[in-house]
Amino acid sequence: MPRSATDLKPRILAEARRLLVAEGYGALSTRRIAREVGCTAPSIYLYFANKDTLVHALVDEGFQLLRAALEAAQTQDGSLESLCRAYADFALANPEYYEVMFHLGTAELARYPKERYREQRAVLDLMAQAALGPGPEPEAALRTATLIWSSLHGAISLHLAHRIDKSVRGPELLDDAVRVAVQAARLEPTLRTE
Amino acid sequence: MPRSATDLKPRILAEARRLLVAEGYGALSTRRIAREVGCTAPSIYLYFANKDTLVHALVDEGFQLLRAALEAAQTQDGSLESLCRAYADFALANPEYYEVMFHLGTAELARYPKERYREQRAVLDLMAQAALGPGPEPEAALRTATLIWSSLHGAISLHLAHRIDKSVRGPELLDDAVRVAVQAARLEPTLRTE
DNA sequence: CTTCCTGACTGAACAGCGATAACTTATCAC
DNA sequence: GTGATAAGTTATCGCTGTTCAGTCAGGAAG
Repeated sequence: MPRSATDLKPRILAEARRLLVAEGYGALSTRRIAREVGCTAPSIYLYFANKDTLVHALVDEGFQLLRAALEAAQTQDGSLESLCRAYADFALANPEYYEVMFHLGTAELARYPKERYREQRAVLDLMAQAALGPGPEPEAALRTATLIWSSLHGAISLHLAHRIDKSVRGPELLDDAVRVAVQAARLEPTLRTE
Repeated sequence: MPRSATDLKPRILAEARRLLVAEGYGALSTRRIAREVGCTAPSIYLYFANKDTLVHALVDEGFQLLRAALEAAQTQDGSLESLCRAYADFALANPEYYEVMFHLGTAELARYPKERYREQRAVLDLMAQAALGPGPEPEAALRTATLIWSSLHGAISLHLAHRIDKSVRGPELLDDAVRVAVQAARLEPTLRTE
């Protein structure tokens, strides 16, 4: 009983998103999605080349959400610190998105064309602008932004993976990480020329 | 044909290590290990409760190797910077170990008793000592060490996952991350009391 | 009204996965 | 010799991503 015009693709994507948020990446199986949506597993392959492509659609969603959060923080305050806090808040509020965005394993990630990570790049550009303003050296700004980003990401990913010692409270670590990131932005030029 | 006294357990572990290093975490399947070792997959369960336990043995190995590298750096130089470089060098030289040590996914990690992460804690203590010396406030030192560690880990894990923009060269980012980590150690006390 | 085509969808199947239960067999103590 | 024990096997379960051949509805053409 083919049910054309049921717009299966968005329903598959919505169910994948729901499963990811509700039960984590481990619950994302093609059969599970299909069962939940009310179709069969092969139907998914009519709209997505493979499971990785479907997952990558969720990764893109995550980056769009993150960028929106950072843009909101930018228009509201604009300081680098508030941007860093918005980044950390997004990760803590959407741990499953953050996991699928960054913990995908090199094998899965390698299959995608790198152009698809423009949203990630946009996130970096926002940080670069907050760190140094629209200066004349975009490359140096990108380097600084990457440094800030990596410091934030390290604290967040260790925190989300429960790798932080009990005596070091997670939120405090994130606060410290934000402070270090902001300091890194200030110190970066002097660090480079030393 | 039972072949007792063939010491299957270390051979399984050795083959798992070989597969991890040679072909990455994705190649680690019980059947593959068994085939390569010359036994059947259920034999693995005579020596390891489940696959996670086997993988965790490799994680422990990784942390022991890392600790050995840091201890060597400590006795040779002792500065926090050299310790940070040793950490980064270990990750770059053993990316598969580093991946399995930190990218295991919260679900797999949650199954282990946390006491098994003493090696990780030892790594942190080494950093704490290099950062502040054997001071009278071990808790503050641990917090600082965690901050340094998270900054290093962020840069390394993004670099290993190929998430760094082409124009930001990976080794330079790691150098910067080490510098930021060292600066973080110096600034930490003032940051906290501000 | 019938025929044909196209697109959506399904059922069955393949190879691989982690894991378990039941069975066989070699070795050793008595 | 006989029984126990430990080691390793075969067979199987339920799951995974993925493919392939087939089915069926709807619309166009004659």
